[in-house]
Amino acid sequence: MDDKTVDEIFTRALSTPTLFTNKTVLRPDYVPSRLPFRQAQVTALGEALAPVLRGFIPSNLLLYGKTGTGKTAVTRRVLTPLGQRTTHTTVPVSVAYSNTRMAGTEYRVLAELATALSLRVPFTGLAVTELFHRILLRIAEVKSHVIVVLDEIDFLVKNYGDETLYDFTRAGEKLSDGHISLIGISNDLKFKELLDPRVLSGLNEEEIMFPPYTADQLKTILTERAQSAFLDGTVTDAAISLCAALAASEHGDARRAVDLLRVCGEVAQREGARHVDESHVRAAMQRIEQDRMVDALKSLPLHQKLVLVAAVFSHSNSSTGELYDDYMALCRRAGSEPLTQRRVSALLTELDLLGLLSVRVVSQGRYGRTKKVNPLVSADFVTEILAPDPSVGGLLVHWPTK
DNA sequence: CGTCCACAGGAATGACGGGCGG
DNA sequence: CCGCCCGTCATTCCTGTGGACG
Repeated sequence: MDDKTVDEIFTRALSTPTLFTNKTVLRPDYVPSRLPFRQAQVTALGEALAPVLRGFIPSNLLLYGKTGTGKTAVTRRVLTPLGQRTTHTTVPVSVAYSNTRMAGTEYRVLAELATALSLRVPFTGLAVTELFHRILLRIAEVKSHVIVVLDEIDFLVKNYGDETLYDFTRAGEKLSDGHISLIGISNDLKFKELLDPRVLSGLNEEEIMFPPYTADQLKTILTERAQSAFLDGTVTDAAISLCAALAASEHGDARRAVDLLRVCGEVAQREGARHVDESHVRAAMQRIEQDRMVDALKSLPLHQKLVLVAAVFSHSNSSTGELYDDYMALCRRAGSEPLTQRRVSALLTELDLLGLLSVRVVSQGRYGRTKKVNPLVSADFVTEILAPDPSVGGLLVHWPTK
């Protein structure tokens, strides 16, 4: 690519009319300087952690609320300035954050925490307990007060139990130098029931609730964001109201609301529209949903794709047994060894969780108990997305539509 | 009212590729 | 290089079960 082409690209980018003035404020990780309707939580968290600046030990905390209710934003908002002040404190304070669901496994959670403490650890290869031990050694070595933030902590407990959590709450006693404070962030309100009482009492010294945003509150939030993100007056009030209403109907999730606002702006811009209105919001809803499906579909392992293909081409309400037969036929054509029915049953459940299939368990009395499966995506859609896939694309060319 | 279908879904176990420390 | 541990995906074996049929 020569300089002229690059120049043209930039010129075009500059000359294309834009609706946006500052798109970064619509990014999911953007934390605004003011968090509307969360002042109480900011204050509570700030006051709970303030003692650490004077060398005292703050309580462990649990933050509760559904997704998109501002838990992570409030935590960032409070911890970032805290981290900046700690150079003047008597005891060094550091913050180690991990989103346990993003991390995926217990090991990777600990690895992230270690990295946050400038401790280099291998990607894999160590025992979890060994990794934990190294983190404690590190903390003792730097004599630091570490605030460990475990985001989506319910994920960790559901999949790996509360042992690590227990170790964390106990760690303070083992350490002669340094200390650990825990901040647990949970999306699940029933999370406490999963915990061993000993762990709960250690972790839940103080708790902060995050109620869902109402439609009105979301509207205020979106209006504020729209003012800094878009050119004045480009987003209609009706569009913002609709974004707010749609997000409010799905648990008052601000992240989704802002996401929706960003995408509908993009839709409008691509259309060359001068204003963002309700039609763009509806189009954005569909686009977000479709993108999610495409991503989910593409990243499926081979056999899960085959199971999905069997399901979307089969008649409605097909049972596990029927689908298993279809699936085995597909495997034969693909020249691939079929998995067991047990495994296929589990794959069906996973596809349900991904929103690609609807699976419900029904009992037909004398005729047994099975899953009834209905596709949530069309056969054409699946064909289109998977056609370029070398492993299954060929199977879709002349698949008989029954 | 018991039987029995056609599976559900938990638990244990293992194969595999990757990566460590010694 | 070995022995160990990891996560992931799978198998095998198993017990459990809602409700139509007889």
